[in-house]
Amino acid sequence: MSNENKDLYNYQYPSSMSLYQMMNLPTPTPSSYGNSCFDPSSYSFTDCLQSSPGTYESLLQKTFGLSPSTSEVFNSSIDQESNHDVTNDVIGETPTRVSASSSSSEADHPGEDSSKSHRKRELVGDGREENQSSKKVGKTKKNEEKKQREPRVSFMTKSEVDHLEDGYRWRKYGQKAVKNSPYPRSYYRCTTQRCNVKKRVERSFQDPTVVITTYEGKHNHSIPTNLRGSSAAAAMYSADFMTPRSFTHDMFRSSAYTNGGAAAAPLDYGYGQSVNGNPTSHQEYHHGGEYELLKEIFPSIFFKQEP
DNA sequence: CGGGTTTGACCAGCGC
DNA sequence: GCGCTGGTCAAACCCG
Repeated sequence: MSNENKDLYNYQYPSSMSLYQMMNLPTPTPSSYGNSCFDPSSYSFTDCLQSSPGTYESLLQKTFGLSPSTSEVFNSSIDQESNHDVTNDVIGETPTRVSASSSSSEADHPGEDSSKSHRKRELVGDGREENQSSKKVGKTKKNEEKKQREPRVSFMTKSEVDHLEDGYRWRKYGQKAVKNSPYPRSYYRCTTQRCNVKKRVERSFQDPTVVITTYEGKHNHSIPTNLRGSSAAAAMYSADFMTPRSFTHDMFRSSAYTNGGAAAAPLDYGYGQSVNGNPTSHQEYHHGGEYELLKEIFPSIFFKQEP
């Protein structure tokens, strides 16, 4: 398990560096968010789910004309550089940490599931695995890849459903109990051939109504048009509140690093629910790289699908 | 029957 | 070296 994940799930945060420093953002004061929503000392948001005036929710409403409802996306972040720990975003006492390392190997070999395919290659010649222990070969190869992680985007969504429909087809390949959490984590892979995007879905034990979704990798294809969720996906992307205007570069620039409104919105809209955000920094954060990354991970956001 | 899910086992990495 | 934990595999099972 990586340090990154430990940071995420053990709720331990670096003391030498503030969240805002890591994010290259101005350090806010608690009062800037109202209702003591954010505690800079512990990087925790306490009452953000019941968002209050002056919170990110109101910002969303003001900026994007979004209104809150039952399901609320309230955080997302991107792991900018996963070779070392990046950010720990804590919301509602539920941290979200995201890693987004650009994977050179993935860039060089798009559509190849680095972890899985390499593991497969270690199987015996006839294509079948010799035995379970034989699968552990190739440690060197794994080490080589280790530093080159897929870009990751994670966000938290307030939803009753664990697996949110995002327009893509996913196949569940595993489920694990998570330490310190009564809720299991599910592992999904994009079922599209040669697409190696994975995502993890887990429920926050601090707030069971919150689903933490982490995407890893970039889709090398468009949203399937012949899946059951496609209509919903198409609808959600073409919904009134999801007009291109409301999902612009500016939106990502202003939110990609500091909250999850943008990245998480599509999932939320998929359930006909609106967006709510946590108050983080309202400062615009420009980072072309993340925008491009988000664009690749969520192409449908940027290329609105017509029904 | 094909595709998805469940589930137990294995593996890798990390900290002590 | 050992134990812990996250991540993955794959057989068995389920379902339309």
